[in-house]
Amino acid sequence: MPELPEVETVARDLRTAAVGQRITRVRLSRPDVVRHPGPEAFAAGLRGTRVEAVERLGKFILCALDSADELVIHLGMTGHLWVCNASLPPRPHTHLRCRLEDGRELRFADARRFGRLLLGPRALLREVGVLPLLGVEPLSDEFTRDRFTAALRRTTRPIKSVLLDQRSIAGIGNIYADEICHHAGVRPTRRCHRLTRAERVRLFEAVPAVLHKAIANRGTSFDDYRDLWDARGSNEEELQVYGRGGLACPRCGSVLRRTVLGGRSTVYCPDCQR
DNA sequence: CCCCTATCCTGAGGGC
DNA sequence: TGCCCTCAGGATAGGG
Repeated sequence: MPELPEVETVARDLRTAAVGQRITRVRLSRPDVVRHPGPEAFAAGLRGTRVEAVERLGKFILCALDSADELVIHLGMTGHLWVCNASLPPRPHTHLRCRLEDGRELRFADARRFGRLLLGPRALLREVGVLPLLGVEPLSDEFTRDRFTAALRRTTRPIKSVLLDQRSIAGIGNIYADEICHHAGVRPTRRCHRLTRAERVRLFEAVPAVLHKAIANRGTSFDDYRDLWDARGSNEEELQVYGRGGLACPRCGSVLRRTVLGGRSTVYCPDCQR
């Protein structure tokens, strides 16, 4: 499940691989992964354009094109973007193939099809509602301690729900929400307005700490995440709680507990997360 | 406002 | 061996 660190890893490599390249040929074999505009307009609008920049916003990848449109990619749960020689046979569930000038191909595959593709000017995509307004980027200068702790004081929601809310903070998903709570020593079910000042500060510091480390490890390949070159990230080895219910807490040795919060599997340490 | 649930979708894994 | 069931969850929509 690609979250901010995985999407950032892919976006950085895509920047190197695709910026300056012209898309000479477009094959869209699964029209329903395109959410805007229609499939024909999407393919026609992509063909012949040059990639000028690649940016990540939350879990979205935005490729600025010389046509003034942006190609927007959301990987959903199982979406996979990769660049390979155009002659390689496509893997199953490959929905989009973009031929690049250098003989390589940018491909989008997604078994569950929770991912989606958009094309258009960013403002239009926002207007139409296919590109949602996102909260603060947790690795940017806008993510300040005052802003974060003030937001937490204002809500009664469980801390994990806030971390997962893309309108509050962009890019955090189920894996890193649990990891951030564990790093901060705060139980994910804790209601924000009841957190102490020290806990709010620990959470604020845990957010970039956990995300930066995961980026340094090129992401977590817990299920089927692979980078642009089809390689695994190594951050799975660093996970303290996610997917480890019933196992020992790496910090204190207690048995990690699994529960469900907001419909999401949630793992925490009953002893060192209060 | 906030929470819960269903929806989309496929593959993996368990039980029998 | 194979079939059926459940579960995984990012985002969104709808009901309470």
